[in-house]
Amino acid sequence: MTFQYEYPHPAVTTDIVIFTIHDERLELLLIKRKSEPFRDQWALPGGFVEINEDLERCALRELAEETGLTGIYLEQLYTFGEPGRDPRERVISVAYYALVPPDRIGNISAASDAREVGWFQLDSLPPLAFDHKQIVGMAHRRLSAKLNYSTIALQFMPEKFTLGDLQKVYECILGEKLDKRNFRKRVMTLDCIKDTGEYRRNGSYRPARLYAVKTPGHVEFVR
Amino acid sequence: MTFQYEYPHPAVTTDIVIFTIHDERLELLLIKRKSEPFRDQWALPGGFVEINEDLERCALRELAEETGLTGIYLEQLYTFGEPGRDPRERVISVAYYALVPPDRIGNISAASDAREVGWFQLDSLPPLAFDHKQIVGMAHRRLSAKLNYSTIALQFMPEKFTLGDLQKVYECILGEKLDKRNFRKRVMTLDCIKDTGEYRRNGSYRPARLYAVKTPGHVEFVR
DNA sequence: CCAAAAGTGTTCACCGTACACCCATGA
DNA sequence: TCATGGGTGTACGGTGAACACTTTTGG
Repeated sequence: MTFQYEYPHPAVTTDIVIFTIHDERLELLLIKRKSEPFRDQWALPGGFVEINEDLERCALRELAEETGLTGIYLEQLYTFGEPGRDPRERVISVAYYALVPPDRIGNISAASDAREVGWFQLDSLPPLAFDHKQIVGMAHRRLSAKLNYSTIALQFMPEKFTLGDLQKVYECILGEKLDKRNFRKRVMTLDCIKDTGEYRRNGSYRPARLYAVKTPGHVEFVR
Repeated sequence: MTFQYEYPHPAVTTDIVIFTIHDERLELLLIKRKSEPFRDQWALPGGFVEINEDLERCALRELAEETGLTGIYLEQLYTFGEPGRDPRERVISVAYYALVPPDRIGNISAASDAREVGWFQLDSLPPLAFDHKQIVGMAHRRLSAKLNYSTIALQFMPEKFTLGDLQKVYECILGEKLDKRNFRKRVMTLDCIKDTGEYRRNGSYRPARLYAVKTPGHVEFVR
């Protein structure tokens, strides 16, 4: 079966930059391509938008197919449509980025049907297919900028976490150390997390208070 | 001639929110549709992306077709792709917004080949076709936000302008009065405009200094 | 001399930043 | 008792916000 149009239509895909935090590093999920072009190269998860599928729903579907996860923070990033970005045909890609709390990452490879997937540290990525390096760069800049005027970082946190955990998330995204006292003061004035009353015993050392996010979702423009 | 695909492809358009300032009001350009759907309703300028045409170039082309203008500030806004937003077929629209200095608006209707076009005040728009009201709303929010951390407002200014002119641009976009002294102080510290040494005699009253933008383009993150 | 817009400084409150020490725990 | 990360407060400087009067011109 074929589909006919009076004028040529581009193909439309969504690509997703799926971020997580692991070992105090910002990481993202890549997939090894099994076919041309860019065969055996790593690429962002993504795929064609179905003809009756909403763009965001398409991105959520891709996310679920690759990770098995639902209920993840997702935001549209930018639309890349330069002719020639895909050597096969004209492909316009609506890029999204997603933030996955580390504790929700189960067995990724089980969810992705026999495709080779892997998490990569942002600062040591392999060569990427298409213009995906550019997409990743923009996603990282957007994420970094949002740390400063929103509570988006809470999307990376598990149900219970310490202030030290949260600070490390900021630090590895921004790529710089932050002052502990100033950080805590600022987080507290945001009034977006609550003390659970519990403590985490980290094997050794003084136990740390455990906090939880007060309201699901995140708040923009907190400054 | 027809074009065949193995899978259905959506149509892709760009729509542009073309802003200008007129009579101390924020206005945008609309076009009256001559065909179904939404026949005789007002809509944003826009059109289909040609198969080998870059998205931004498509938006620039639409802008030139409707206004005859080139060299105008243009920025991608968001991509709208909800199925059903166009009743004919699946249409994904990459929305842009453009800022036109009032002195560059010549005879718009001459440029647009016999189509009915018009400038409308943002706060008294007619009913719009498709989801264009939503697009306009997002464009206005983006523009308002950018006033606070960039020098984007300079894109609206003619070659020479007074500080009062510039303040009125801020005021009509933000929808609130600003303090004259604080405004001037802030603009001066940005160091983005220069004194031309000339004055404008407004018919009566004290003449105002004329300024010009120092560097073309605009600066992000001035705070 | 009157009307109207242009132009100009100071004060205050708040916030971001710099900075150093004690605490609780397990080994 | 020691090693390690958890937890806390103050002082300073810069910036945004509030606020009123003089100047210049044309009528």
